[in-house]
Amino acid sequence: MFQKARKNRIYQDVVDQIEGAILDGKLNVGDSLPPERDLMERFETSRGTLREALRVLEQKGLIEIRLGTNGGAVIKGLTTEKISENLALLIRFQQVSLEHLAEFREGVEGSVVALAAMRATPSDIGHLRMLLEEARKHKENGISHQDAFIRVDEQLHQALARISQNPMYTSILQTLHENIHPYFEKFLPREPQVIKENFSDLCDIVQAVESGDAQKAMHLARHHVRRFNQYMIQKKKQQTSKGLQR
Amino acid sequence: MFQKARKNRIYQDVVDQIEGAILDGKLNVGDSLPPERDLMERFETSRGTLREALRVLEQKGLIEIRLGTNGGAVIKGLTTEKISENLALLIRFQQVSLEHLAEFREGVEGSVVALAAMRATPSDIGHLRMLLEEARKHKENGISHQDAFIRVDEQLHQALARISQNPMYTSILQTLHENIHPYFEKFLPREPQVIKENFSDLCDIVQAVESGDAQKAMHLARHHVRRFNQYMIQKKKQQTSKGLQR
DNA sequence: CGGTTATTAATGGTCTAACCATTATAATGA
DNA sequence: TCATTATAATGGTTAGACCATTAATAACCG
Repeated sequence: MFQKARKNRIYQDVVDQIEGAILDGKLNVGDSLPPERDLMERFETSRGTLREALRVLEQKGLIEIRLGTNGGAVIKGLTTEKISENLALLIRFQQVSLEHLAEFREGVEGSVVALAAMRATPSDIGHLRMLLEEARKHKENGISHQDAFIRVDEQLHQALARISQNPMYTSILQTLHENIHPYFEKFLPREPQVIKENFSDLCDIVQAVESGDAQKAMHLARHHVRRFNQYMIQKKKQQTSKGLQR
Repeated sequence: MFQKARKNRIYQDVVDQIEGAILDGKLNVGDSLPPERDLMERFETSRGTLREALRVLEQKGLIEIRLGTNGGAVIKGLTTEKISENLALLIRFQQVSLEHLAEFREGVEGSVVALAAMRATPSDIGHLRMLLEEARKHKENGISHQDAFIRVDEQLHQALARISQNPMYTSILQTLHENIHPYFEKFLPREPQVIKENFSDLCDIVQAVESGDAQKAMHLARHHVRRFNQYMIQKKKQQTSKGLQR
């Protein structure tokens, strides 16, 4: 494996070769790359150049580097981590707004729930009902448990994504949640009414999923997400107009 | 600006400082960073370490590096480019199947077109009609222009995404197209009937967008994408059963 | 013998100092 | 004036050394 590096920018060639080996399954998650001093020789390059390549691979989320004896680069399973990081940067750079995220989420959750309605097994429904029960407890414990309630809410949405059986939806939804979450804490009104409505929505959605009514489930999910978002967008505007932004 | 670098991994500190300066607006898009040999001194580090930091920033999409006199690191406006790249990597890594991509696309295109129907300006509609006209020409030139037709088809879908005014949709859709495209070439039946149906679908969708009927547009788009996908999945199965896979 | 501590060696992190490759600008000359 | 060539600025690469962290091993001692 690994041939002499050519190309204008050598480190790019090294990146491409290692990335290719990972994507082709020649290197598997958990495998260690040889030590830098070995890789130098295989790629016929210098250590500095090789290390630039490793930095790029690390930043792509493909490897993780450990120190000390038995350390070195280890192949990492790709996750949504880096996508989330990039999205977070875009948000900070104000290229993507809460409104954009919210609108996108509305569509995604709608599609997810429609698929879930078509594919949920009795065991899936059981899991959803269990999460609902947990949410109900937090709801009844009042406003102090709003955070806990929201965590369960997110779990429920992600459970629905898993039920959709489509890895694109699970990945995208996870990224979305990770990036919308900070807004929850900033902009979600801390009122019992919000939790109650939310809980009621979730019950309806699970009910529709159980009955296999994809159209209805999608409709409910979209409206649920939209209402939730509108609360946040409204509060955001209030705070901004009061000069409390940032 | 820029202080001595500390921390366990110095290059990480350099990355953080420069990233922070960009996000805080101390460095603006188009600004040049000082040459590597200057940065070395400011951060009190070596060139190798500094260059590792620059590689990371480049991979994050924050800077772009140019060669030669007046070259160097230039602050880049963040775009959805890196999200697309990382998503593409994730798709390849997780070996997301045509079926999964197709199903996901169905949902996304549906949502996109619904938004487009709500937001299209007369000028947008004009652009869409122009693309339709181009597609019509390729259709009438017969099966030999299928590739050209498909290119216009993709342009039309991406134009719709732009009309949706949501960068999440434009970037996700672009990534989807890039990753589904190879399947078009392998699995799309080369029959005039397919082009005709496709063209007819596009006309209907643009019509619905023009009339502002989001529900209808979404419905049409989903069915359009689904039919298209089913052609491919069907052909894929045929080829696989004949042992022509890969 | 067993457990604790010190030693060693493997490996990534950093530094220095040089040279190569590319490119914009300036100098040159027909 | 315009094309050509030289120059210098700047990133790309190399080589070799030393430092820092860590796991494995050896040494020690009760």
